[in-house]
Amino acid sequence: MSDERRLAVLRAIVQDYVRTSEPVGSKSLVERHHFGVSAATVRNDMAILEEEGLIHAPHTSAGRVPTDAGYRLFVDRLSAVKPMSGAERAAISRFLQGAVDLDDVVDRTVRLLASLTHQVAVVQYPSLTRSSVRHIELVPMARDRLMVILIANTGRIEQRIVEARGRLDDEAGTALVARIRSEVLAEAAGRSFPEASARLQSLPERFEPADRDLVRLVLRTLDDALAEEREERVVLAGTSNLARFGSDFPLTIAPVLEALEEHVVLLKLFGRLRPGQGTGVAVTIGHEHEHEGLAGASVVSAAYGTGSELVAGLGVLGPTRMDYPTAMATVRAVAHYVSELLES
Amino acid sequence: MSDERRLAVLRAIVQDYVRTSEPVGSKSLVERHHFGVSAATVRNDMAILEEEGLIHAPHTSAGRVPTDAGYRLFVDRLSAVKPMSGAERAAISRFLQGAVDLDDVVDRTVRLLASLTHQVAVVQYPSLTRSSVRHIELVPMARDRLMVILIANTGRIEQRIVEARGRLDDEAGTALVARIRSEVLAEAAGRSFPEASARLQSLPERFEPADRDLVRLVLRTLDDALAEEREERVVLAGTSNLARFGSDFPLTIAPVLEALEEHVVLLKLFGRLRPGQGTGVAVTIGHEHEHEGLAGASVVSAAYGTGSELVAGLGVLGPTRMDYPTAMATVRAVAHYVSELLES
DNA sequence: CTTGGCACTCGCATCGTGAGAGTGCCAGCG
DNA sequence: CGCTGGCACTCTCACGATGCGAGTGCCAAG
Repeated sequence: MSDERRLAVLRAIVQDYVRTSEPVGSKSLVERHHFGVSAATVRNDMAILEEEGLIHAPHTSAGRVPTDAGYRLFVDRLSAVKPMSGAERAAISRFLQGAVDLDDVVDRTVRLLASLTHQVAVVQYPSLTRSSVRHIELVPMARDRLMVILIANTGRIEQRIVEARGRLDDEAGTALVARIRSEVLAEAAGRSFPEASARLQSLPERFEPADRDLVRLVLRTLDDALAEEREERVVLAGTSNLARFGSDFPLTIAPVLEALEEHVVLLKLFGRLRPGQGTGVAVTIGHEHEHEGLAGASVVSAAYGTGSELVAGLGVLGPTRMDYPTAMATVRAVAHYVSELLES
Repeated sequence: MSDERRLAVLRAIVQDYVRTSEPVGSKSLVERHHFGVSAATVRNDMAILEEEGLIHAPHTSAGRVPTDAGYRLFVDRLSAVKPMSGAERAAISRFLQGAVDLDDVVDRTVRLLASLTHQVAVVQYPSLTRSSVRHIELVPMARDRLMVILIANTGRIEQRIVEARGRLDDEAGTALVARIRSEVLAEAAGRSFPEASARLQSLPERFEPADRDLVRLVLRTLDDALAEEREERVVLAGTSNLARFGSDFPLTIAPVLEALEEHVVLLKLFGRLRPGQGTGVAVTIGHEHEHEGLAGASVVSAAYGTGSELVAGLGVLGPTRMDYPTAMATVRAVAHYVSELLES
């Protein structure tokens, strides 16, 4: 009834399978690890693990492979997040420091994750709803066009063009634009986007009826940008790692690539992230994914962002047969350093 | 000595091979196409085509497959660009019309290309050097920080943050920023980026020596943004189509995915595009690519942009065994409609 | 509960075979 | 001089049989 040893066996199976990518049998298991027992005993344990649905034999005469449930147990209870060396941490930090703007930060982050983990890396652009307004600018473009630029505290920029009814390039138009700009800024600057949007609801009333249309148009763009959150941008890197695994993936890689192209699928993954839950790193394994194409894949993800607010997600995707401890450590460290960088 | 018939045979080989993806032999060739001659004659022609390096037999007893040179000849002289139906053209135009901003235009374009051709689609963001300055905005952010925003006539936005020596939030600082803004705008607005950069060289001299540092910093960001052109952004879609082809690709798809990740490689492809050269569509085939990973791939590309200036490239990438006439027609049509859209 | 032993089961790699597709060449014909 | 039909030859691929080895499950003994 040695529960403890059975779990140790499971851990060993996961580790060996991750290393070799071949089903692991009782014999090689006792050779590599020093349980105090013989192969036959381990076989008995393996039979029980199989009954519990934690491992599975591809065929009668092959070794065992962890099931999704087995990986789950491993991740939750059997693995310690591998600490990273100081050199690694320093390298991460240094590489990210070189970034010049937000695009560059995201770009460097995603490449870094991909090259450190040798998996597919995914980074979500900082979300607008969860960040705050740093600045709003109105730029007249033609006699009846106005460009509205939103700048978030994360450095993210969103722009829209609105068409006005009346002229904007005469004196009255210029003055109107200037007034809208200053009043909008007074209400919105420094506040979160949803909050700013709420406070601006009553703004049109402060203007002359004839001018309210334009004010509403400007506000509308702000709400539009917010509503388009569902089209949140996501950046990928390391997709060639999928192919590198070759037939490592249970099925072909086509469905995985398809899933990666549907950014909505990825955003859902990040949507559930909650700060500080345990290690702050979330793992979804195989069939736990809603999307069928990801049935053979696992995702290790974490939230990152400015200060105490977590504004977006990042992570890596690989086969369920993945080095979870290392991936989790890397994702956590990268999320940490990106967050640190964004503070400044 | 019937040169003409030999070329017709080559054309038929390319067409059949594209359809079936299997080496084509003399027998099936005369069955499907009505040459006026027998299989034996075609065999003689094929022997000559092979001597000329246009086709190649995988093994002795297999059919023939076009070589890169064979495809090249086919593309240059044997294929007419397939006209698109009015319905198709209308669908393309309608789909693109729905875009709300530049990001959306690029996004829609790349998805459209991928779904129409069932290949990997690549779209380059409009280039700064070849577009012109619509607006430049300076936004004070903290007591000594200034955000510089460049807006191109294509709608593209670039932003940088500069750190000033002196204070910007007092009266003198605000006035200085306002003056820099208006003088820069006066010189740069409406001009091409390189031209604007040149004209602004002498701007610092017009300011007090103490203020020149800040002016130079602002100008520097403009040059920096220009210099970073090498990091030009590129967007992909349809990578799962690579896998869909399965083993269609001569080698595995890993090197292709790697090449796609190195955006520099893709930008080089677009760098050579010249407007109005023939159909305006360029094709690179197999080993013509500099990058080895693309040895089994072909790229069909075209330039697009505002008005008479061509500011960026787009295209599709697939196996050398690709339906060139259709791909060329689609790329040309999409480039046309995107350009039209960007005008407005 | 553990252990060593033993019979059993399969998957996989290897090998050999046969069929089929395609070619190259040749001699004859217009 | 080019085209045609015929024929022998080559080579790949698919199919099936075989043997090996890894690994298991079970059992009886410690």
